This record gives sequence, C-alpha cells and structure tokens, in this order.
Amino acid sequence: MEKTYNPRDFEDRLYKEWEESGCFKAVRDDNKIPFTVMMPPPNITGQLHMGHAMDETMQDAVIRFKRMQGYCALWLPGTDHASIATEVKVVEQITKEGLSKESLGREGFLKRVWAWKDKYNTRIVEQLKKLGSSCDWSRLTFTMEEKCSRAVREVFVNLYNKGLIYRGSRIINWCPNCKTTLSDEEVNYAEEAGSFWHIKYFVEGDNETFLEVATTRPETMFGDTAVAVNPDDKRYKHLIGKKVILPVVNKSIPIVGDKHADMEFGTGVVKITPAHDPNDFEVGLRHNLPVVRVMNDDGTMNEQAGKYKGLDRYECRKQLVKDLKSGGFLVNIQPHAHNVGHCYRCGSTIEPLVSRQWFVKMEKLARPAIDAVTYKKITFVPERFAKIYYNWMENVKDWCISRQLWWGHRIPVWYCGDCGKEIVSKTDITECPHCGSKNLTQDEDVLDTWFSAALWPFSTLGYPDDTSDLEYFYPTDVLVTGYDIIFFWVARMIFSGIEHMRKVPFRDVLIHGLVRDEKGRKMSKSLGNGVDPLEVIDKYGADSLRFSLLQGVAPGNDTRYSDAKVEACRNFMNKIWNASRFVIMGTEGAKIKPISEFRLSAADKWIISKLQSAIRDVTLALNKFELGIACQIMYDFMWSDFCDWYIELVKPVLKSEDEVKRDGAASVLVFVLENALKLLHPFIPFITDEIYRNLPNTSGTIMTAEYPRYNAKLNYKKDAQSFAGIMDIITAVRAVKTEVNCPPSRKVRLFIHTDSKRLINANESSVLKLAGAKEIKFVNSAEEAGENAVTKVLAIGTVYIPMGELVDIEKEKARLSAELEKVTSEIARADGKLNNQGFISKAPKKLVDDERAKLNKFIEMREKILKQINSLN
RNA sequence: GGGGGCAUAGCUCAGUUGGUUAGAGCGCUUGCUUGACAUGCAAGAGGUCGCAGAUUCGAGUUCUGCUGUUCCCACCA
Repeated sequence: MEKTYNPRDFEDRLYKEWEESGCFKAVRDDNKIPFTVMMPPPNITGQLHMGHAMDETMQDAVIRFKRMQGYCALWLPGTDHASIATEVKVVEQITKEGLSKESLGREGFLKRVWAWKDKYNTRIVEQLKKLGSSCDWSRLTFTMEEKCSRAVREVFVNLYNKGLIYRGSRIINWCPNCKTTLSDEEVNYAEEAGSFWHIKYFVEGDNETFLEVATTRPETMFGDTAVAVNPDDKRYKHLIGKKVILPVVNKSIPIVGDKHADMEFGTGVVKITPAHDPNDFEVGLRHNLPVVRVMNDDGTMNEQAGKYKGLDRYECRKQLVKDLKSGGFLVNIQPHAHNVGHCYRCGSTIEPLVSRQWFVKMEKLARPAIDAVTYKKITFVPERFAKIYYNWMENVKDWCISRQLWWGHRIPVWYCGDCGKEIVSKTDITECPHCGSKNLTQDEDVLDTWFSAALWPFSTLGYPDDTSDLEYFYPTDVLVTGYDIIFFWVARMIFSGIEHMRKVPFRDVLIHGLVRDEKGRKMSKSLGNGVDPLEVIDKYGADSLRFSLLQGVAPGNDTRYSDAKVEACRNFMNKIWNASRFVIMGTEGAKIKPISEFRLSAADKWIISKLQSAIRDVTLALNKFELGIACQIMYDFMWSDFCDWYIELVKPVLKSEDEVKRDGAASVLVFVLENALKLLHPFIPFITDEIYRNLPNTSGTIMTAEYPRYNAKLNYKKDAQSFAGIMDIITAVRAVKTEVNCPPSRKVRLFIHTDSKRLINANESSVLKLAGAKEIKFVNSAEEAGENAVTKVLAIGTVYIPMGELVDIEKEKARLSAELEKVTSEIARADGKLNNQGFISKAPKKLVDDERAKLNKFIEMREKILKQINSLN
C-alpha cells in the first residue's frame, strides 16, 4: 500500500471494476428479499450540485447496506427531461445564436433539445459514477424514452376515461415570458413594494356619486365586468343593482353584492375582473358576469384595452394612471406591500388569467393518498413532514397539466376537423374513429414534467405491462429526497401509485434538507456560491465528500457545506488508510486465524466488545435511516477506540517473542479492521474496498461481503469494563506528566495500591509503553512510594508517581484539592438522588444499584484523597 | 392569517422510547521528530443546553406560554 492516502490512485479503477463485475445489477432472485430504491431523476438542465451529491450519497449508503445484508438490492437510476426548465435553457442557448423557437420550428427545436439532453445526460451519469453510486446502469431510464411515454399515455387515457382528466376554462397561472401555464406549485410568491391606486367609478346617471375602488393592478380595469360591495355594508348597500361607468373606457358595469368584498379592507369596494383574478373569477360565476381577457400571451394588452392595445402590461399601467389622473378619476396612490407570484423557472411576474387547459381532478385521488400516510402504509422520516403532506393534500386544487411548450410528452388528444370530436388515444392515430376523417390535429401542448415523474416508481419497471420486475421490485422500499419537492413529486407519486398500481409506491420517505454554503445561504447560480462536487472529489476524493455530507446530519435538517468539513473527513480517510497500513505491515508473517482459536487478552476483549457495540448501534441507526449517527459511531470507533487505543496497546505485543501472542494480536487486528471496514463501506465505498483487497485472507470486493452481525458472545462486558481501569492508569500518568511539565520521553516509576494486581500484571507492557513508565511496583501505602510522588486516585486503585524535583508541594495540594472538590460534588449529587424516596422506589433497580455503586466509589476516592492531602501537610 | 424548523462550547453541529460526570469537528492553550499517520500524538481550557412555568423520583430530551431567527402554505382586491 502507498504511504499516503491518495484517492485518485484507486477510485476510478475500483468503480470500473465494480461496474464490470456486474455487482450493481439487480436481477430478480426469489431466494432473496428485494430492496428497491428509485433514484429521484436529476434534471438534464445542467450538472449535479451539492444537493444531488448528498441525495445520491444517502441512497447509495442505504442500498449498499442492504445489498451487503443479503437483499436483492435495486437502485434504479435515471434522468428527467424537465420540460420547462430544459426548454428555458435551450431557448437561452439558441437566443445567443440569434435563433428562436419559431425560426427553428417544432422539429428543429426538439432536435436541439435532444442534443442538449445527450450532452447533459452523459455528464450526469459520469458525475454519479465519480461519487461511487452503486446503481444498476443497465436500467438507466430517461423520462422521455419510449418506456415512460407509454406509461404516460396509458395513465392519461385511463384517467380521462374515468373522468379524472378534463379540459376546461379556468383561471391558471400564466408566465408571459415562457408563454405557458404553470401549476400552482410552480409559482413562487415574494413580497414586493407595490401601490394601491384609488380610482373613482361614478354611478351611472349621477355625476356626484362614485365608488372608490382600490386596486393593485389598474391595467386589468379593461376586464372589469362588475364592482362588488359587501351586501351587509351599510355604506353601499343601497347601490347594489345600480351601475357604474368604467373610467376611460366609459363602459357600464353592474354593482353586485358579494361577500368576497371585505368591509374592513381598503374602501370596501372591489373591482371584479373575472378573467384575471382567481377570486374575481369565482365572483363572476356567482353573478353570471362576462369574462373579458385584456392581455395577450406575451403580457401585452389586447384590443380590449382600446388605445393601449399592444403596450406591455406595465407600460399600459403607467399611461393609464396618467390618463386617470388627468381625467380626475385618480383619488390617490398609496404604497402597498403585497405578494406577487413569479415563474419558478424564469422569475417573470405571473399573470393569472382564464384559459382553456387540461386538468387532473384531484378530489378522488387525494383521499386514498391521505389514508395511505394516516394508516402508515407510507412513513415519512422524520415524521413531521407527514403534516406538511396532509396540509397540501387536503387543500389540493385541480392540477393544471397542459403546458404550451414543445419539450415534453405531447398530450395524446386529437381533434377531428370534421366531426369536431376529441379523441384520446394510447397510440398515435391518423383517422377519426367517429367519422373516419383524416382531418385530425393533435393537441399542441405537452404535459407538465411532473406528470411523468409521478409515474417513476412503476414506469421504470415496465408498467403498464405486468412485468416480473414490477411484481418483484414494486412497491419500492424507500424514497430519498429533499423537502422542497414533497408537493411537486412525492405527493403525486403517492396518489399515482395508488390509483394505477393499487399499491403505494414506497414504504418510507426519507426527507433531507438543503445543502447550504458556509454562511448558511442557499447555493445558487445568481449568488455564485455553488460548489461543484466534482471539484471537491478531484481535490479530496469521493469518500471524503460523501462522509462530510453524511456526518452530523440529522434527517430533514439543512446542512452547511464547507471545505473545512471535507478536509476533516479527508483526515479521517487518511487515518483509516494509515491504520490499515499498520495492520497489514505489522501483521506480515503472522498466522491470521479465527479469533476463537486464541486466548484473548484484556485489550483484545475490550476492542472486540467495542466492535460489537458498533455493529449493533450502526445497524440500528441505519435501519432507522439515521445516517449521521451511524457515521459518528464509526468515526469514534475507528479513530478513538481502534487507532488511539487498540493499535497502541497492541504494538508491544506484535514485538513480543511469544509467537502465539503475536499471532493472536495480529488476528484480532485483522478481524476488527475487516469488520470496521464493512461497517464503513456503505458510507465510504472506495477506501474500504481498496484496503479490504489488501487484507490477508480476503477475496473479491467488500461490496458483496456479508454485513457484520452483532454477536452477544463477543461482547465481553465485564472484561471490557475492567480493562477501562488499565486505560485510566495510562491516562492518569500522562496527565500527571503534563501537569508537572515532565517530558513525555522521561520514563517514570509507578507505585500502585490496588486490588487488581493480576489485571495490571497482565497488561504491564501496555501500561509501561503507553504511560511512558519503566516499572510498576505494588504498594500498600503512600509512604512506600517515597517522597515527591504525585498521587492519582482512580477507581482501580491509587497510583503514586515519583516526580522528584518536578513536584511542587503547593501545586500538588491545589491539584488534590480540586479533585477533592469534584469528587465531593459527585458525592453530593449521588447522595441527593439516593436520599430521594421517589428515586429509590420508582427508578429501575439497575439504575439505583449503579448510583449506589458510584457513590461508594466516590466515597472511597474521597477518603484516599483526604488522606493524601493530610500527608502533605 | 395558518403550520413547521432552529435556538446546546468561540464557530459549525450531533444528542430518537426522559436515566452515567452533556458530545464531535474546527478554533484555542501546553507539550511531543513515541517505528501507521504532523492530514499526526498526548494533556487541557471552554456549556446556568434561548427565557418562564408545568409534568416526573428524574427534563437538553415531554407539555404550555414567551422571545429571537428561519422556512413552507394561503394570498384581502
């Protein structure tokens, strides 16, 4: 093995080997239990960012864990065509070349998008591989490939036939820049400083009386078809039924009474513009008002705006306000902060308007989807996200699925030019089934990108065919994704899975947070604070990045990325690397045999017990998807227990003359390291496999090795506990040396008053080595240790360390007094507890016993410390 | 308007059925060319776990209220 950890030497090589060996592939095996994870398909809009890196790492960790446990583990990868997002990108690209969608035409434009897709799809796959993702590449799926398109059509037609998809004129969100509708979820609201324009609407035939209307969007005035007041409003009640004259336009519109008008808000008078406001649309329905659209698709005014026709909506507003003012209609302008909707892709201000679109009827689909979570067929991790899900699902409105875009699944509906009927079909048609006409035109629009994404858990496995894969791998086991797409995607997969497969799409939903920058800001292009995972991998290796994205992260919580964190993880990799080098080199020539063939030392039993705890706790944590905790356990075990203690303890043994002892130590070293590597493999697959291959008596890849199982027989609790006493001695001696400024290299003599002579004798060489001592003598009193000895009172006994001229009596007294104080306060605490009748009678017996033992120990220690202080006086 | 999250060491964060003397990384102090590793080793300093109550034998952990901060949903024109 190389002297320093250099991930570039082996990461790519190992990945290639894994891929070629076929161990990523999941093939139905009825002797195994399936475990399925569907990768949330990254958008082909660009390359992967840190958020993806975390998402993929979590999935990879889970799938590798399950694979090692013997499940038939399928992690199915894919990419998403991301209809609007990609289209925006490609339009940007062609605009730079002086081209446009129109100039290229539908075919030409789509050709450009496919080229884009090829480029980014390839890049994304490369990135996933660099990260170490163990997905089944033979199943790589793109949401616009034939397999998915077939599923989309099947679902569309089925929903249509059930009456759950319909076409209707309703208020939708319109992006004037992308020139398409958006679903409610695709609109982001942000508070903006706007204005309230107060405008006089004169009552017809009365030049004195007017209603003062307050509006934030005066330019929609041309579409006003009524003015509403609250029917209970004493100020205006008498005017209901009369008419007002629309200023500038000079059109007569009715005054209606409607509870929508809030008496407390503004002037209490609302202009009603059914074509451009969702609430007004409802009012319009109630009062049978005409719907007048005043804007074109690009946000300019149409012929309804009269002389303002052709102006951009905001330019029109400016001029109109000027005219209202000069006409004497404008009362005043008040500043008003209000929320304005923006397109989630291009940021343009959304225009609500009436349009004829395709919708999915949500009411019937939502109910079973709510039940699935209520009755725990699906569990959110952490649980709190179920609440967010309920809230959305219980208030969901019909889903607008048609988009005026070209990139996406085209709506499978044809309109007959002759009989006028609409035909919905799973396959392309050229002839009207009703009248035989060939005069057919397919709906121009495509489907919302989330429509196909909603089918992902089963479209990828062959739906609508009854495939063997579907039967075996569906429902999937866990979906890993961020909280930002619960509505867009998770919710829609749930109702889709239930509706079309009659089974929930997954059993657990593991939700993670966002990866933010060092300052806690969202990583974004505009801020320029994004960090490219590939660059980090190049610098530190994939394992370091992976570990940094998992360690210390709690499910559902945001986390910060920082180079410092990755560096710390790289140091951990380096630690693992070097410890392994030591094990491999240090055990060369030794006979590595099963540990059961040796008489284990106290240190051996201690580390083996620690390993058992790690196995138990890590497995438990992973089963609960607590990846951060699992990583922390392994970090501590590997660094503190294995490296700092066990390796150091075992060094003298490896140098021993006793061959059996040497072989024993070597075997334990290899045994513990091998198990630790297996436990670490799901998180840091590269380094663990590279080392595993260099260990004695291993073959093949660690990837397919069996995951360690907890073995209670190897958990030597008592031995481990008593060995902790040895560690106490070592720590105490080191501390004393530091306190009295004794160079660590200076060997000291130890006088120990203890009942555990055998234990200490058995571990003498370790104590001498690690404490930096030259001899151990057992004594029965402080006097035997001579003068100028520093005293450490420990649970295992009292240690006297002669320090000669280095000892400052006053300092030693102060030190002992400090220790006395500490022990005294502990005694007070334990005493208080044990004097509490409630504690004695209600707390578990074990706890009470432990507390009593602790108290006795502290009392004993206090006696010894007191005695020592007295002897110094 | 409704609902969450977070508030623990100087900084970034863990702490999941309530139960050892509350932890880690980074930073800080002191000392170490200890034969795997200075990307390291050893010893330390540093916390009234946001505030006020409640439940309990026992609360960082449960409940209520409050303060600060942040996010999501709704969108009164």
